Amino acid sequence: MPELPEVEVLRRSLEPHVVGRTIGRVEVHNRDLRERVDRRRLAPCRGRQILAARRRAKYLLLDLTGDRTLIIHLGMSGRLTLVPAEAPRGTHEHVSIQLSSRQRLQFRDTRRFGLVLVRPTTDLERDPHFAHLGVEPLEDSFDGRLLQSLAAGRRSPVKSFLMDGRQVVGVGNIYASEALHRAGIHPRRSVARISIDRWRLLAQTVRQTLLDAISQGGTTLNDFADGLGEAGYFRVSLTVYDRQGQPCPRCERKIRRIVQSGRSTFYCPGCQH
DNA sequence: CGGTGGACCTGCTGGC
DNA sequence: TGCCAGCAGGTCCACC
Repeated sequence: MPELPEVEVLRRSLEPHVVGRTIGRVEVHNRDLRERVDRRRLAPCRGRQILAARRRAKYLLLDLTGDRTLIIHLGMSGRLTLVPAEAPRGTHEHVSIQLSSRQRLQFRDTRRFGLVLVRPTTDLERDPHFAHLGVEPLEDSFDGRLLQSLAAGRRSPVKSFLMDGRQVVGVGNIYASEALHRAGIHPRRSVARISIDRWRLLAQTVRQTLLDAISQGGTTLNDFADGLGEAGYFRVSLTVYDRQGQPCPRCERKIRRIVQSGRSTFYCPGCQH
């Protein structure tokens, strides 16, 4: 579910409620996430204060005192929600983090593709989860020239390139299709055959699509919600994703669904080339 | 080296 | 109603 916009919306919604709070008891009800949850690293988070709520790629980072960062990744179906401390355990609530505000952060994840980790803050960039991450689309350095240089010597379809976290982070299956539609670029086009003008346009549309989604609270297809349980409403702004057979708002041709690398891609055959 | 396909999980939907 | 196939927002790894 959550791509960059959803994680950023989550981060912004939690920030005013968690920064400055102190972590209390941490309970792990089910360790079997994408990686085994390490109780020995989580338990000592108790008593540490939350200094900042940051985001890197699709990871939410809670920096704690004592050079520790609590790292949360939502995978496909993860949710992180602030609830009253005494609220009953939610379904698939695998990790519960009590806060000094008499609230608790509940990590729920039906499919268990998510992650909950603790690492030294000073070491994050060297951790294998972060060491090979690509460029952040919302950073100033993200532009057409940079995309072109990252793609140099490659021939992969542009959609796969956008979704390759070693090149560009945060763009997942929804926003890759949406940004390519806005840019008028066919998802199967090889990155070797994209002009600098089109790279510039693509950098712009990727960034703007993500910003638009953030400003509308993200995309809720089934279960995404921010840290306070609010759904996002960018779904109504999706122009191609999950809309096969419906007319393209720009040229009226029917939206198509194809499969690339095992994932659905949606595009308009009339205005994407 | 680079790209694709399968694996990891649970739950929902649609067709028969 | 029941059953089964197919699909789902992410990431990693084996294999060609």
